[in-house]
Amino acid sequence: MNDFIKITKSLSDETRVRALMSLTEGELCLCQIIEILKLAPSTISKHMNLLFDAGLIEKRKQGKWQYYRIHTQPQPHIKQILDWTLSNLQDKPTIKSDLQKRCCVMDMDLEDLSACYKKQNQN
Amino acid sequence: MNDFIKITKSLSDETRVRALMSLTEGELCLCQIIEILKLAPSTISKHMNLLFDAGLIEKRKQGKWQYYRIHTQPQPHIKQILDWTLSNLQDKPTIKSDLQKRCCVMDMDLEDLSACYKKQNQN
DNA sequence: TCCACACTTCGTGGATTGACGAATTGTAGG
DNA sequence: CCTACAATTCGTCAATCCACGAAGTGTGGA
Repeated sequence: MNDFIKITKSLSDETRVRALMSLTEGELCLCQIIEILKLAPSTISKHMNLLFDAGLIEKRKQGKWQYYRIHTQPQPHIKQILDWTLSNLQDKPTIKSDLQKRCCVMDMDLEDLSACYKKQNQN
Repeated sequence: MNDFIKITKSLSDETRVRALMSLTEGELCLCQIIEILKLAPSTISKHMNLLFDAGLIEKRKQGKWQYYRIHTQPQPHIKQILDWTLSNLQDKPTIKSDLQKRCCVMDMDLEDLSACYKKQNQN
């Protein structure tokens, strides 16, 4: 029951759903998701961990970067809800616009993405 | 997008999910659900309306009684999430116990169920 | 052994949520 | 009409949630 609520709750916030959907075309590291959604690093980090705890996404640490992707071998009930989510949302304007943004972000240097951390490191 | 969030949010509260699952074996009126879940009438009423707004359940007014049932001809994406929810939860202890309670409640007179309104009507 | 930096954790503040009871609505029966 | 009563709406309170920035963690390079 608790697992079920974890899943539905993780999908009941627009920001979290947008973050999840931004992974549909392949993995992204945290700073890339930050750049797409334009929210504070701590905020995105928290959202990603909720999606992870619900079993919807995987993490992979590479050097200083934390990469996220949609779960590649999800349990059957997770696969079902992922499929349902994707088919429901892939045509929504917000999601399409995020995926366009994603393309730009993929072309950017990881260097440039670090701008989102500037404020917190500048003292 | 908003419709999607309405659905996931309506499924992200345990009380609401229990109310929904209590309908899996047929329609119930509000006071019967109140008796199963043991919460205040206003609380249950609010939950049922959220499930209704999300498109998961139907209402039917008969005399003074408001009956609820799982949507009989749901849109495809609603049917999918209903099936997913049911298959995920039907074996959970809380749900099974609620359904047992449901049997008792079905045997009760609607008269006796009005007990839940006593407190609010006794002055 | 520093430092820079990508990320996480923690504490806070404002908004939302879920519970309740009181008051209100609407229907059935006298 | 008036009353009884099933259900809803409203106001309130405590708990939870989402955003943020500040401080802390851990990794890689100088």
